[in-house]
Amino acid sequence: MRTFGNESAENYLEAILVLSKKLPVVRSVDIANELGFKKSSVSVAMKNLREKKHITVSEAGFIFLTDSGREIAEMIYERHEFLTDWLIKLGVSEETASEDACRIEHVISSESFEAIKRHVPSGQ
Amino acid sequence: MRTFGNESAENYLEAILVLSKKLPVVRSVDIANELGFKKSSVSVAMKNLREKKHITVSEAGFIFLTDSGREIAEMIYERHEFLTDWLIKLGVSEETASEDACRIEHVISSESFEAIKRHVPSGQ
DNA sequence: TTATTTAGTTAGTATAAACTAACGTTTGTT
DNA sequence: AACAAACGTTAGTTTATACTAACTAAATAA
Repeated sequence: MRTFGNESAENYLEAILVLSKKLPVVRSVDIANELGFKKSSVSVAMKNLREKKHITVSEAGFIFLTDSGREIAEMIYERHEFLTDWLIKLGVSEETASEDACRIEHVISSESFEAIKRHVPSGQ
Repeated sequence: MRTFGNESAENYLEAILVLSKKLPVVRSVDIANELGFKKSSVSVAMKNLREKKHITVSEAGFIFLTDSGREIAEMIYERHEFLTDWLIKLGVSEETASEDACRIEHVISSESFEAIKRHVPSGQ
Protein backbone atom coordinates (compact mmCIF):
# COMPACT_ATOMS: atom_id res chain seq x y z
CA MET A 1 0.00 0.00 0.00
CA ARG A 2 0.90 3.64 -0.28
CA THR A 3 2.50 4.89 2.88
CA PHE A 4 2.11 8.67 2.70
CA GLY A 5 4.25 8.49 5.77
CA ASN A 6 6.39 11.49 4.86
CA GLU A 7 3.98 13.86 3.28
CA SER A 8 2.90 15.46 6.51
CA ALA A 9 6.44 15.79 7.84
CA GLU A 10 7.62 17.25 4.54
CA ASN A 11 4.87 19.80 4.65
CA TYR A 12 5.78 20.94 8.13
CA LEU A 13 9.45 21.18 7.27
CA GLU A 14 8.68 23.23 4.20
CA ALA A 15 6.49 25.55 6.28
CA ILE A 16 9.31 26.05 8.77
CA LEU A 17 11.69 26.95 5.96
CA VAL A 18 9.22 29.37 4.40
CA LEU A 19 8.48 31.01 7.74
CA SER A 20 12.16 31.31 8.58
CA LYS A 21 12.49 33.46 5.47
CA LYS A 22 9.92 35.95 6.66
CA LEU A 23 10.07 35.85 10.44
CA PRO A 24 12.98 36.43 12.83
CA VAL A 25 12.10 33.20 14.67
CA VAL A 26 9.66 30.39 14.03
CA ARG A 27 7.36 29.10 16.76
CA SER A 28 4.72 26.37 16.77
CA VAL A 29 1.95 28.92 16.69
CA ASP A 30 3.40 30.48 13.54
CA ILE A 31 3.30 27.11 11.82
CA ALA A 32 -0.28 26.59 12.96
CA ASN A 33 -1.25 29.93 11.43
CA GLU A 34 0.66 29.27 8.22
CA LEU A 35 -0.86 25.85 7.62
CA GLY A 36 -4.29 26.44 9.16
CA PHE A 37 -3.86 23.65 11.69
CA LYS A 38 -4.60 23.65 15.40
CA LYS A 39 -1.69 24.24 17.71
CA SER A 40 -2.19 20.83 19.29
CA SER A 41 -1.66 19.20 15.92
CA VAL A 42 1.49 21.20 15.38
CA SER A 43 2.73 20.35 18.85
CA VAL A 44 2.46 16.66 18.15
CA ALA A 45 4.02 17.06 14.71
CA MET A 46 6.96 18.97 16.19
CA LYS A 47 7.49 16.21 18.70
CA ASN A 48 7.77 13.77 15.82
CA LEU A 49 10.14 15.99 13.86
CA ARG A 50 12.23 16.39 17.00
CA GLU A 51 12.38 12.64 17.46
CA LYS A 52 13.41 12.21 13.84
CA LYS A 53 16.10 14.88 14.40
CA HIS A 54 14.76 17.10 11.66
CA ILE A 55 14.36 20.08 13.99
CA THR A 56 15.65 21.37 17.29
CA VAL A 57 13.61 23.50 19.65
CA SER A 58 15.14 26.07 21.97
CA GLU A 59 14.11 26.71 25.57
CA ALA A 60 12.06 29.64 24.36
CA GLY A 61 10.24 27.43 21.87
CA PHE A 62 12.03 28.62 18.77
CA ILE A 63 12.23 26.01 16.05
CA PHE A 64 15.32 25.37 13.93
CA LEU A 65 15.90 22.97 11.08
CA THR A 66 18.75 20.49 11.45
CA ASP A 67 20.83 19.58 8.42
CA SER A 68 18.57 16.67 7.56
CA GLY A 69 15.47 18.78 8.12
CA ARG A 70 16.81 21.58 5.98
CA GLU A 71 17.70 19.18 3.23
CA ILE A 72 14.16 17.85 3.03
CA ALA A 73 12.64 21.30 3.38
CA GLU A 74 14.76 22.73 0.61
CA MET A 75 14.05 19.85 -1.72
CA ILE A 76 10.32 20.24 -1.24
CA TYR A 77 10.52 24.01 -1.45
CA GLU A 78 12.45 23.87 -4.71
CA ARG A 79 9.86 21.53 -6.14
CA HIS A 80 7.08 23.78 -4.97
CA GLU A 81 8.58 26.87 -6.54
CA PHE A 82 9.46 25.16 -9.77
CA LEU A 83 6.17 23.34 -10.26
CA THR A 84 4.14 26.42 -9.39
CA ASP A 85 6.02 28.62 -11.86
CA TRP A 86 5.84 25.99 -14.53
CA LEU A 87 2.10 25.46 -14.19
CA ILE A 88 1.53 29.21 -14.25
CA LYS A 89 3.57 29.41 -17.44
CA LEU A 90 1.26 26.74 -18.89
CA GLY A 91 -1.72 28.98 -18.17
CA VAL A 92 -2.90 27.64 -14.83
CA SER A 93 -4.18 30.20 -12.32
CA GLU A 94 -1.76 31.11 -9.55
CA GLU A 95 -3.95 29.65 -6.86
CA THR A 96 -4.51 26.31 -8.56
CA ALA A 97 -0.87 26.11 -9.60
CA SER A 98 0.25 26.55 -6.01
CA GLU A 99 -2.28 24.08 -4.65
CA ASP A 100 -1.36 21.43 -7.20
CA ALA A 101 2.35 22.00 -6.67
CA CYS A 102 1.73 21.54 -2.98
CA ARG A 103 0.35 18.06 -3.59
CA ILE A 104 2.59 16.92 -6.43
CA GLU A 105 5.78 18.00 -4.67
CA HIS A 106 5.29 15.26 -2.08
CA VAL A 107 4.55 12.39 -4.41
CA ILE A 108 6.77 12.87 -7.44
CA SER A 109 10.05 10.97 -7.67
CA SER A 110 13.36 12.75 -8.10
CA GLU A 111 13.73 11.02 -11.43
CA SER A 112 10.54 12.52 -12.81
CA PHE A 113 11.08 15.91 -11.26
CA GLU A 114 14.53 16.20 -12.76
CA ALA A 115 13.18 15.08 -16.12
CA ILE A 116 10.56 17.81 -16.08
CA LYS A 117 13.13 20.39 -15.02
CA ARG A 118 15.40 19.35 -17.84
CA HIS A 119 12.60 19.60 -20.35
CA VAL A 120 11.44 23.05 -19.28
CA PRO A 121 13.58 25.87 -20.64
CA SER A 122 14.96 27.23 -17.39
CA GLY A 123 15.01 30.88 -16.48
CA GLN A 124 12.16 32.13 -18.63
CA MET B 1 -6.42 19.80 5.98
CA ARG B 2 -6.00 17.64 2.93
CA THR B 3 -8.79 15.15 2.68
CA PHE B 4 -7.37 12.38 0.52
CA GLY B 5 -10.86 11.07 0.88
CA ASN B 6 -11.17 10.01 -2.73
CA GLU B 7 -7.78 8.69 -3.59
CA SER B 8 -8.48 5.19 -2.43
CA ALA B 9 -11.87 5.04 -4.12
CA GLU B 10 -10.41 6.43 -7.33
CA ASN B 11 -7.74 3.79 -7.29
CA TYR B 12 -10.22 0.97 -6.90
CA LEU B 13 -12.44 2.33 -9.65
CA GLU B 14 -9.49 2.61 -11.99
CA ALA B 15 -8.49 -0.97 -11.20
CA ILE B 16 -12.00 -2.16 -12.00
CA LEU B 17 -11.88 -0.39 -15.34
CA VAL B 18 -8.47 -1.78 -16.17
CA LEU B 19 -9.50 -5.30 -15.20
CA SER B 20 -12.70 -5.06 -17.19
CA LYS B 21 -10.53 -4.55 -20.26
CA LYS B 22 -8.67 -7.80 -19.78
CA LEU B 23 -11.09 -10.09 -17.99
CA PRO B 24 -14.57 -11.26 -18.96
CA VAL B 25 -15.84 -10.33 -15.48
CA VAL B 26 -14.33 -8.55 -12.50
CA ARG B 27 -14.55 -9.98 -9.00
CA SER B 28 -13.25 -8.74 -5.66
CA VAL B 29 -10.47 -11.27 -5.70
CA ASP B 30 -9.27 -9.99 -9.08
CA ILE B 31 -9.01 -6.49 -7.66
CA ALA B 32 -7.12 -7.78 -4.65
CA ASN B 33 -4.62 -9.49 -6.96
CA GLU B 34 -4.29 -6.44 -9.21
CA LEU B 35 -3.65 -4.00 -6.38
CA GLY B 36 -1.83 -6.33 -4.00
CA PHE B 37 -4.37 -5.85 -1.24
CA LYS B 38 -6.02 -8.42 0.97
CA LYS B 39 -9.47 -9.53 -0.03
CA SER B 40 -10.91 -8.23 3.22
CA SER B 41 -9.69 -4.73 2.35
CA VAL B 42 -11.27 -5.01 -1.07
CA SER B 43 -14.50 -6.29 0.41
CA VAL B 44 -14.80 -3.24 2.63
CA ALA B 45 -13.82 -0.92 -0.21
CA MET B 46 -16.47 -2.46 -2.48
CA LYS B 47 -19.07 -1.93 0.21
CA ASN B 48 -18.17 1.76 0.22
CA LEU B 49 -18.24 2.04 -3.56
CA ARG B 50 -21.61 0.30 -3.56
CA GLU B 51 -22.94 2.75 -0.99
CA LYS B 52 -21.65 5.66 -3.06
CA LYS B 53 -23.35 4.08 -6.11
CA HIS B 54 -20.13 3.88 -8.07
CA ILE B 55 -20.48 0.15 -8.64
CA THR B 56 -23.11 -2.56 -8.67
CA VAL B 57 -22.44 -6.15 -7.71
CA SER B 58 -24.35 -9.07 -9.20
CA GLU B 59 -25.56 -12.12 -7.28
CA ALA B 60 -22.53 -14.00 -8.54
CA GLY B 61 -20.21 -11.31 -7.21
CA PHE B 62 -19.39 -9.69 -10.52
CA ILE B 63 -18.60 -6.02 -10.24
CA PHE B 64 -19.83 -3.37 -12.67
CA LEU B 65 -19.16 0.35 -12.82
CA THR B 66 -22.17 2.64 -12.74
CA ASP B 67 -22.16 5.80 -14.85
CA SER B 68 -20.65 7.85 -12.02
CA GLY B 69 -18.11 5.13 -11.27
CA ARG B 70 -17.13 4.83 -14.91
CA GLU B 71 -16.77 8.56 -15.22
CA ILE B 72 -14.31 8.70 -12.34
CA ALA B 73 -12.49 5.59 -13.48
CA GLU B 74 -12.07 6.90 -17.00
CA MET B 75 -10.86 10.27 -15.84
CA ILE B 76 -8.22 8.68 -13.65
CA TYR B 77 -7.30 6.17 -16.30
CA GLU B 78 -6.86 8.86 -18.93
CA ARG B 79 -4.62 10.78 -16.57
CA HIS B 80 -2.63 7.69 -15.81
CA GLU B 81 -2.05 6.85 -19.44
CA PHE B 82 -1.23 10.37 -20.43
CA LEU B 83 1.09 11.15 -17.53
CA THR B 84 2.91 7.85 -17.89
CA ASP B 85 3.51 8.32 -21.61
CA TRP B 86 4.57 11.89 -21.11
CA LEU B 87 7.08 11.09 -18.38
CA ILE B 88 8.50 8.28 -20.48
CA LYS B 89 8.91 10.71 -23.36
CA LEU B 90 10.84 12.95 -21.00
CA GLY B 91 13.25 10.12 -20.31
CA VAL B 92 11.81 8.64 -17.13
CA SER B 93 11.95 4.85 -16.79
CA GLU B 94 8.72 3.05 -17.47
CA GLU B 95 8.42 1.83 -13.92
CA THR B 96 8.98 5.18 -12.27
CA ALA B 97 6.78 6.91 -14.82
CA SER B 98 3.91 4.59 -14.04
CA GLU B 99 4.39 4.86 -10.28
CA ASP B 100 4.51 8.64 -10.36
CA ALA B 101 1.53 8.83 -12.67
CA CYS B 102 -0.32 6.64 -10.21
CA ARG B 103 0.20 9.19 -7.48
CA ILE B 104 -0.12 12.41 -9.44
CA GLU B 105 -3.31 11.32 -11.18
CA HIS B 106 -5.18 11.52 -7.88
CA VAL B 107 -3.98 14.90 -6.73
CA ILE B 108 -3.74 17.06 -9.83
CA SER B 109 -6.58 19.44 -10.68
CA SER B 110 -8.39 19.28 -14.00
CA GLU B 111 -7.13 22.76 -14.72
CA SER B 112 -3.49 21.73 -14.45
CA PHE B 113 -3.96 18.42 -16.19
CA GLU B 114 -5.63 20.07 -19.15
CA ALA B 115 -2.89 22.69 -19.27
CA ILE B 116 -0.21 20.02 -19.44
CA LYS B 117 -2.14 18.13 -22.11
CA ARG B 118 -2.45 21.28 -24.17
CA HIS B 119 1.23 21.97 -23.87
CA VAL B 120 2.37 18.50 -24.87
CA PRO B 121 2.23 17.85 -28.60
CA SER B 122 -0.42 15.17 -28.68
CA GLY B 123 -0.11 11.95 -30.58
CA GLN B 124 3.65 11.79 -30.83
C1' DT C 1 -19.77 -38.15 0.19
C1' DT C 2 -16.43 -36.05 2.66
C1' DA C 3 -12.60 -32.92 2.23
C1' DT C 4 -10.34 -28.98 0.09
C1' DT C 5 -10.05 -24.90 -2.21
C1' DT C 6 -11.94 -20.45 -3.44
C1' DA C 7 -14.56 -16.34 -2.58
C1' DG C 8 -16.57 -13.15 0.22
C1' DT C 9 -17.73 -11.11 4.81
C1' DT C 10 -17.19 -9.53 9.51
C1' DA C 11 -14.89 -8.15 13.70
C1' DG C 12 -11.28 -6.36 15.65
C1' DT C 13 -6.41 -4.14 15.22
C1' DA C 14 -2.95 -0.68 13.66
C1' DT C 15 -1.28 3.66 11.92
C1' DA C 16 -1.33 8.39 10.39
C1' DA C 17 -3.06 12.66 10.84
C1' DA C 18 -6.08 15.80 12.00
C1' DC C 19 -9.42 17.37 15.80
C1' DT C 20 -11.54 19.13 20.66
C1' DA C 21 -11.09 19.91 25.39
C1' DA C 22 -8.60 20.79 29.32
C1' DC C 23 -4.55 22.13 31.66
C1' DG C 24 0.01 24.59 33.04
C1' DT C 25 3.21 28.48 32.31
C1' DT C 26 4.55 32.66 31.23
C1' DT C 27 3.66 37.43 30.15
C1' DG C 28 1.24 41.55 30.23
C1' DT C 29 -2.37 44.64 32.09
C1' DT C 30 -5.11 46.88 35.26
C1' DA D 1 -1.78 41.29 43.46
C1' DA D 2 -5.13 39.38 40.29
C1' DC D 3 -6.90 38.55 36.00
C1' DA D 4 -6.48 37.76 31.06
C1' DA D 5 -4.07 36.45 26.93
C1' DA D 6 -0.74 33.77 24.47
C1' DC D 7 1.71 29.56 23.94
C1' DG D 8 2.58 24.83 24.41
C1' DT D 9 1.32 20.13 25.91
C1' DT D 10 -1.46 16.09 26.85
C1' DA D 11 -5.37 12.97 26.62
C1' DG D 12 -8.77 11.29 24.19
C1' DT D 13 -11.68 11.32 19.67
C1' DT D 14 -12.36 10.87 14.66
C1' DT D 15 -11.59 9.30 9.97
C1' DA D 16 -9.42 6.79 6.36
C1' DT D 17 -7.22 2.66 5.07
C1' DA D 18 -4.98 -1.20 5.30
C1' DC D 19 -4.25 -5.43 8.14
C1' DT D 20 -5.09 -10.37 10.56
C1' DA D 21 -8.08 -13.84 12.05
C1' DA D 22 -12.07 -16.31 11.92
C1' DC D 23 -16.30 -17.38 9.71
C1' DT D 24 -19.76 -18.85 5.93
C1' DA D 25 -20.97 -20.59 1.53
C1' DA D 26 -20.19 -22.50 -2.78
C1' DA D 27 -17.51 -25.23 -5.99
C1' DT D 28 -14.22 -28.85 -6.90
C1' DA D 29 -11.80 -33.10 -6.14
C1' DA D 30 -10.56 -37.44 -3.83
